[in-house]
Amino acid sequence: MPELPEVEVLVRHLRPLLRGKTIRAVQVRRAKVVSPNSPRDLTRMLTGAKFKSVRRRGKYLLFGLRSRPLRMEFILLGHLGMTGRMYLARKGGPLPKHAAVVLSLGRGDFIYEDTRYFGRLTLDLSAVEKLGPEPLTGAFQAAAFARQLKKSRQPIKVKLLDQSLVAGVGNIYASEALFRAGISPRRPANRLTLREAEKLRAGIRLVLAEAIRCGSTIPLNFAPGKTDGLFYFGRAAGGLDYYQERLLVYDRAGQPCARCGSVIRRLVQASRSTFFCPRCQKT
DNA sequence: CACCATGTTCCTTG
DNA sequence: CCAAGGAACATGGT
Repeated sequence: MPELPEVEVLVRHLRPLLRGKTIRAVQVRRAKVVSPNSPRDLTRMLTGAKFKSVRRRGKYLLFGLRSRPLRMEFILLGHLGMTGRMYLARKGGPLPKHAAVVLSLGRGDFIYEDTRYFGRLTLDLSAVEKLGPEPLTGAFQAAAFARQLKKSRQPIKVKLLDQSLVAGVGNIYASEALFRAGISPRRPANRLTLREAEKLRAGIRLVLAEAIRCGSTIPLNFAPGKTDGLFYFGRAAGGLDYYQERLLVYDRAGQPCARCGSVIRRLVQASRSTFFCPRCQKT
């Protein structure tokens, strides 16, 4: 479920549920997701700790905790990878097949499940230090953005996935932002004009903010086998159309462009799908 | 069997 | 040293 908007919606959902809760027990069922920590070290650190805050940086979740005996503040870092979910469930309920970590809280269990185990729940914060500016704050400035783009000949779509350029844009919203800005995904990053960099910055902020607004109105349902409403991907069964209809180009190859009616095309860049309108987006 | 999938990191090559 | 490209990670859906 994870690009910046989905993580933001999740953070807002979890914040009031976790604040003040104490971790009674820790169960690491898949060691890989806590690396480079060991399950033992993580368990020792978390057991007895209390949640003080839940925040987001890029696609990462930052759980602020205070350890029991020593009152030491520290941060637990979460990332959902491609298929991760985090939620509270009834205590002792049936665990999902791919439960990676379970934190027992007084009243319920905090569950991190991840089908592909690409995500993380760890004390290692090094990944966050490499992130670029938060796109929805004043830290994301057009001048610096344009300057960074000048240094790369990569196609702009590929460059947008670089988390050190700007944090939180993923494969779906990269295509969406370029469509809003009217710029071809193939354009070399260093060939954007300052004006275009400004339009792209605005496009990024627009698609991310819209998605958060949209996602915030959806009641989340983490029951086993259910969609949580944050899963925008998948023309699969069920009514996730709410998200899908906000996506103007992603996964719409062969369909008419909402703005001009041309056929939306798909191409592969850096072995990932890109979707765009050949008429609205200038090469 | 084939290909596709919301992400990041590591390795190789130039 | 850097930029860029590709494979790897792991599982499931169509």
